[in-house]
Amino acid sequence: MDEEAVNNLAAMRHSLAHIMATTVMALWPDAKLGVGPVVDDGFYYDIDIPEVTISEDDFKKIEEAMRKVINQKQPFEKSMKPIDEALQWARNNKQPYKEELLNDLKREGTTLASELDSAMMGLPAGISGAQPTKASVGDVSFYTNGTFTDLCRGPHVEDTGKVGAFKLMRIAGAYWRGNEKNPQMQRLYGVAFETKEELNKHLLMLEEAKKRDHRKLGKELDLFVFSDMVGSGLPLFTPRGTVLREELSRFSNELREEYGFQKVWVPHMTKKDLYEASGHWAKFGDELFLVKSQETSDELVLKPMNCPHHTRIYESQQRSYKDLPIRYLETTTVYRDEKSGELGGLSRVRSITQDDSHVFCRSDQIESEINGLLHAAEELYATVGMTLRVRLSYRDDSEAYLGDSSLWESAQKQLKDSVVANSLEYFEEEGEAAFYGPKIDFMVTDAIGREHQVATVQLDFVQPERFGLEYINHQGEIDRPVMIHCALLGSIERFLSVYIEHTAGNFPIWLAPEQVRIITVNQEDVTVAKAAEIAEFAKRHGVRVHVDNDNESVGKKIRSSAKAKVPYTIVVGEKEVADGTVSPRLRQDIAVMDVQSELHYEQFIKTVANESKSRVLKSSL
RNA sequence: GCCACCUUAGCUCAGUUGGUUAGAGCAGCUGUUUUGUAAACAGCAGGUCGUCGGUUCGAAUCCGACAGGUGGCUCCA
Repeated sequence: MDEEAVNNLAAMRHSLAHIMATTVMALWPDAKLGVGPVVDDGFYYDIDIPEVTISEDDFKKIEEAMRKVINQKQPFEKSMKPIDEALQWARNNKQPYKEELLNDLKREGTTLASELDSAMMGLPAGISGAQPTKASVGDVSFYTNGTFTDLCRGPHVEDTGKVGAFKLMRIAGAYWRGNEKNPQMQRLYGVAFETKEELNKHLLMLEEAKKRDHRKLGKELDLFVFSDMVGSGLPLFTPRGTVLREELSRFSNELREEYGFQKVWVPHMTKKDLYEASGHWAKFGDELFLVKSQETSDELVLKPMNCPHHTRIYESQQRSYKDLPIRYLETTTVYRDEKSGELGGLSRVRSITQDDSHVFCRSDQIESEINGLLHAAEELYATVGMTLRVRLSYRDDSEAYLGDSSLWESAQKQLKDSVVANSLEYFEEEGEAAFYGPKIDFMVTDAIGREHQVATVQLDFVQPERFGLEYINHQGEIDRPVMIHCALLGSIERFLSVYIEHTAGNFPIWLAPEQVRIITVNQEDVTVAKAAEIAEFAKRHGVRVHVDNDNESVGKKIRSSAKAKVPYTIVVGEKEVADGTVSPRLRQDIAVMDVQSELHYEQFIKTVANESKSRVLKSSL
């Protein structure tokens, strides 16, 4: 889309927010308007209506009223007012939120402040049609259609007839200016596009996303469950879901074991002293689960991270420069007391399993260590079939970051050098760093075009300092190691939430909880015996197999295998009993035919075992 | 945590303005059938209508609290 089209779309969405405000004011004259910006796929308006709660049942009414305004093709008239007149207007019209915006505007003396821009009309940077009016401080713009006038930065389309296709989607609570100390307003969301076709396409995409929803597939494919008795945000994994977890974890670990990582194990709780030393207690104390001992006076917590534990293993011996790098690896679960409203499916849980690793190295070893980890990440994401780009997350000027700023600069530079050396696609962002160091975040794009943040590599000069970690350098002096935190998958739960939706449950052979299903044509002894023989052979070759010997039609059993998204299905009947050949049926998305249409079952099983071992990606997603 | 909405059988859903024994499909079980690449037929069983409390002659239905879920807001090691 070229710039003009982008501007036009923004103007349309902007105008729709304005039209929605028009109708809401007509329906509820007491309504107080907040901000009504343009977002990715549409627009919203924050509105506070005393004593009234808008529900989705009201959408029809609002949409009809909006259509009426649209059909009337009311022209949008722009007018300018000096700021004091505008303030008077806000007071006269009983619009306290607009008044607050205008007061800020007056105090800042300019509309240049980006915070004010976004608060005013929320236009994404770069597509604002109105120029920053540095020269005309004090004049603000209004748009009028019919009898309704709204303070608004613009731009708008010429008249209410030129707004394209839209649909109101949902309503949600949103704090005024995003601050939970402020009153909560009602946010009305709509999606909008230039044409009806584009709108329908968008709605179709949402439907597709709904079909792939990992919570739905998790239930249908029997991967994980929740229990009220266990608690919210605490998923339980079934045998099938556990296969996914363990295969992924094994792969992630193997990739790092090649680079000299060693597995360690630490307990899931600790005295809080550990986090007081690390600095986490002060910063994240309210997110820790507290554990009370009935035997001692120890104050214990469930671990919310693994690095402080791993530093204890490091410091258990005196280390020489010759020992470094020391690399620890562990797939283990941490616990964080997330706010209840934050939880959802597997994407945000309170028991988080990380494929975590920590390197303790000399500062001259950073680059080669990062390179190894970046290689591992590239291989992992290529194997699961997701496109990867990275975000270099740096500190900003705030006080939230621990450690010397020259260390930060050197660390940030080294991260960037490694990323460039690996020719990874990247972008840089300030203010996204962890409080203890800069990081490389991995972003993946899924099959329906959504981007997710998954894993990270983080540099840390702060914790070695706080824990007093040491090694003896070449000159026999005490020196301080650098820590590198890295999780390739990130949180396995979160990764699965993304990956289940990416694949729509059509997992590659090596991950499929059930790789081969054997369907019997009848329940005669020879048939059942042959099915058992094939299953036995498959198990011996490490293939996950299941025999469906139900007294049902072959058609029905095929259907059930297809619904379970089993990659290979074979039917065993008279012919198979006679000569031992099978004709594997492939899952729909498996395009590549490595398997001949008819072959001996031993050969077939060995092929599947090889595919599984080599982690081939045959799916055409 | 806050705002809105939701919770009926293992799953997906019906259930008229509060009215007596709460329904269906799928899954399950039992029988018949012995089946060749996306649903054989019949029967049976399955529910304190999320939990607790209230209003009422009477509550799945109305009110309240709590739990869990969904969409947002805020934050994220």
